[in-house]
Amino acid sequence: MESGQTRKRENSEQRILDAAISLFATRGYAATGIRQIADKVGLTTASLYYYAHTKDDLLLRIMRLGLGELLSSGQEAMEGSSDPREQIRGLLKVHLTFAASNPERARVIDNEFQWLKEEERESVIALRDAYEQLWADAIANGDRKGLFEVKNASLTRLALLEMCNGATHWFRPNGPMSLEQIVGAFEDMAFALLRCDEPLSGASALEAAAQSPQ
Amino acid sequence: MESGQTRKRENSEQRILDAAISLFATRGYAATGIRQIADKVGLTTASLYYYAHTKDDLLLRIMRLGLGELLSSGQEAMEGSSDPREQIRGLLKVHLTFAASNPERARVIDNEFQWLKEEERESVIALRDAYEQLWADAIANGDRKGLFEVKNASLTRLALLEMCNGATHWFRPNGPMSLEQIVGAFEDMAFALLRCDEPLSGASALEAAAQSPQ
DNA sequence: GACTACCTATCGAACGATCGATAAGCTTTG
DNA sequence: CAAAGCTTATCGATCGTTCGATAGGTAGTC
Repeated sequence: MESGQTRKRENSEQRILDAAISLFATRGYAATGIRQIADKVGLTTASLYYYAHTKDDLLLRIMRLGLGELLSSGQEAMEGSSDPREQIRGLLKVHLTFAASNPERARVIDNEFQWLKEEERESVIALRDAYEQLWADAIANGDRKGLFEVKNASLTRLALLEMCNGATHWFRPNGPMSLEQIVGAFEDMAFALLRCDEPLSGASALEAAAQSPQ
Repeated sequence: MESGQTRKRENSEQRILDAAISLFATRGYAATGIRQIADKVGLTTASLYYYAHTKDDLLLRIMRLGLGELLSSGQEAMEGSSDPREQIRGLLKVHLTFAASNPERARVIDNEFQWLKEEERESVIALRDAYEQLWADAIANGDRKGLFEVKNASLTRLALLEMCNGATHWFRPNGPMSLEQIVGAFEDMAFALLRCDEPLSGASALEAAAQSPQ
């Protein structure tokens, strides 16, 4: 039963990645020791190296896997409709779902890529740029069609993304706002920022009860 | 000549703070060694300890000084007018000027306060909260007077601040956008986010030529 | 002016602790 | 038995911090 053998390895690898994500998110990559990661999964550092190549490689895999997910989800959302308003709504949902379902991972991906080696970092940044390009495309589409009114497209894209990433700082799975409420509230803010008066026919942001985050 | 003696000390202290800011901003507090700080100012680590108490204290002073400046500038801006639109414009100018005049310092203040000891951190967070309260007040004022239309005040405040802080990531003093252009562009986005149709009588955001950041 | 006393600024050297990583060998599992 | 999984013990490097020492200047006393 080959899958029985590999399952244990894969399981350990995943547990190590999860521990690394949690520690990298709360203490930062540089300040996280491999002994802490090993402790968290109940191994010695030597055993940890049986699964992981280097500390650096752990970070690289976290980044690549996460950004890969985000990018392909984003591409799906873009292909789901040619209406820029739907595209923005799709991207918002993808991004916020990603950020809210695992805020720690999102924070690592957002903040720690300076520690990758030059070569690795370039490939990771290429993934991030590809993802941001989706947003740029959606904004440009809406602007061209007259649905949005954007004075500075680059700045608006950055503002939108930064706004969404803010959620990783305060969102807690058991907080007062559900994911749906958050997505609704962000749709409202995003379309305001894009000066879009008719967000969309039916599914417009239902009044997400004004509620404090956290 | 007493001032001649103290001037040298103050000068060295400032040079050490500047070096620490630069290194903390680019490598993070945890990953910055005091030997690097000492090298940057041309001292040995032993000499550095003649001026600085601990590495931790360096960070604390950077935070307290910076947030103190930001808070008092913000309070001035709030007292400058009772019109919420002017208040928002004032806060935007203060915040962006602060972020743009020394992006490294702004980044340290924003990202590194997790390394302060419990007691220190609380006092620093109190400063930050007092500053954020200014924004909350301005937004609430505008909403009450019917000048803004805000569905979720807390979320809007966070989005605005996160948006502005984004500038610390890409702003370069010699980049293509001047500070005035950036302030103008952000005023435009902020009032869009606040759904404010009449930003203000005369001084409305003059068309900040659509221009990519960085 | 000479002598004593003190202060400022700096240094080389070293402290114990911890860092990421490895080698060699034991134990469990199929 | 062989492979997979894991441990003990250790490596050299670096961490923040402290030590004792000293050169040079300032101030006060005779």
